[in-house]
Order: sequence, then C-alpha cells, then structure tokens
Amino acid sequence: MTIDPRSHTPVYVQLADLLRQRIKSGDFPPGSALPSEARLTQEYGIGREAVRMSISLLRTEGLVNTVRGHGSHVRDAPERRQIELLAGGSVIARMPTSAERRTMQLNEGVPVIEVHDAHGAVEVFPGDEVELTRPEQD
Amino acid sequence: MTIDPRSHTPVYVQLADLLRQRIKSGDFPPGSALPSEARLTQEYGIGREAVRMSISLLRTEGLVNTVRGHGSHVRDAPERRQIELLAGGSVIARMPTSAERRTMQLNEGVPVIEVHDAHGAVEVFPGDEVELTRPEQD
DNA sequence: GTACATTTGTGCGTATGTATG
DNA sequence: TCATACATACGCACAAATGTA
Repeated sequence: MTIDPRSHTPVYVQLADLLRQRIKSGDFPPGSALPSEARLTQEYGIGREAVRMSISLLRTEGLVNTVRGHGSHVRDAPERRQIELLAGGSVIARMPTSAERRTMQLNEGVPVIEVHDAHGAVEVFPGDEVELTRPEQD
Repeated sequence: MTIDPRSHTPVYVQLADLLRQRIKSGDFPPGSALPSEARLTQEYGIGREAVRMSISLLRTEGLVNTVRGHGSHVRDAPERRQIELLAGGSVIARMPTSAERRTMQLNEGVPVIEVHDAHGAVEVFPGDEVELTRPEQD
C-alpha cells in the first residue's frame, strides 16, 4: 500500500494509517523508533508538514512519543495498577488540563481519570497507569 | 498579558495559554466563537502556523471544536449519562482508535472508557458522555 | 570538553482545495 | 456569485536538543 496524492483522504492521514498498521503488525514493535521525518519525506515523496501531521496524529492517539533531537518511538503497552472504586463513588474520563499535564508529566494522548468519592472528594489519576475495579461480592 | 516572541516558551503555547485563560474566565463562554485565524494572526502579530497550532492544542484538550469554513467554538460542558459499574467489572481510559473515532463520531480530545465485565466482555463508551458509578450499599 | 551530524521544533511564505454563509 | 474561513501541502530557514566521535 502506498500514498496517493490525488486521493480524497489527505496525505497525512494516509501516512498515519500506514504507520499505524505497521505498528499494529509488529513491523514497529513497542520501544522501536519510527523512521525520521526526513526519511519518511523521501521514502514517500511527500512534504515534511504532511509527515509531521501524521506523527502528531499518532501522538494524540497515544501510540508514539516524540523527543526533540532524538525521534519518535512506539509506546509500550502501559502497566496499570488497580484501584478500587468505592461504594458511592463515580468516575469520568477527560483530557488533562495543561497544568495537570505538567504536574503529572503526562504524554500527549493520555487522558485522566477523575474519581469522585461518596463525600464529594475528587482525585485525578493518569489514564495510562490505572485500572478502576469493582470487586466481586463475596 | 501579551505574547513575547523572544520568550523561551513557544509562541503557540503562549497563545494557547492566553486563549485558555480567556475561555476559563468567561471571556469566551461555551458555544461562543474564537476569533478567526486571520484575526488572531493580525491581533498578536504572529504567524498563521502558530495560531493554528495553538487552536489545535486546545482541540486536543477538548476545549474547542473547529468547523471548516465556520471557525472554532468553545465546547459546552457535556451532559453525562450515568452507567453502573457492576460487581467484578473494571474500567480503563484511553484515546480511541481511528476506527472508533469514526464510528462513534468522537471529537478530537475525547477519550473513551473501556468497561470489562465479570465475564470478560468489553464495552466502549464515549468519554465525554458517560459517568461510571458504583451505588451506595443499602 | 569540543565539535559535529542527526533529528525535531518553530516560523514564514505561498498555493490550492473545500465548506460555510 | 462571492467573500470568508479553515484544511492541506509544499518549500525554505534557523533554533534547539540529542548522541557520538
């Protein structure tokens, strides 16, 4: 599968689809580096902006991380610690505020989980590190 | 507060901070339109790319929606329907896959909630429309 | 410690396409 | 029809971070 500049779907979406597939197929396993922007630009005969937009898309999907001067790497499947949702509690998912992003050191494309307990207290957790559970009755 | 091109923080981050503050302060209430790209470009004397990146940032944070040919608008605080997390169930938050984005018609910056029940079945919900609850014991 | 190549970040200019009103 | 506005895409340039020789 290649990229068709005359297609109705944008070039950067086509490239993102292509890279996403190569990640899923194991062509780019977790931890591995994606080709550099310059490499992808040449490889597919497209502009750098299209390349950057496609990688940005993958970042916001939580699939890759990018480090300036280093490159983009496929994220590892996160380990999640289990947290019990107590009786009378509730939980919502949302994107972090910019302040939360900084203080919790969250990557792009990582939501937060907001837990409200029975007394109105609120706690916020990184969405890629926790799994909320409700135990079986016993 | 204005924008300083000589600052170490990127222009587009400065503008995003500024717009975010104006949204939070009620200067741009939910449903209202942000100034157009051209307007912001002139207003702050910065390039179009910086303007676009700042708005893109606000989109991925779930703060605004952008409609081509129309502009960017502040999102309304979502109504959430309550769903009970059953005994033996668990829940994680993550960003949707591209396929999920399409089929569930999710905006940018909207996570999904993945609910696993006691029997291993999985259900996925839009993160901006649901609130998971565990009822009080009675 | 220094120098260098590589890689991503930021920014500008330009052009064309497409949706809205 | 027309103006406005956002989307995509290319080119170029320089800055800043990284890793290595």
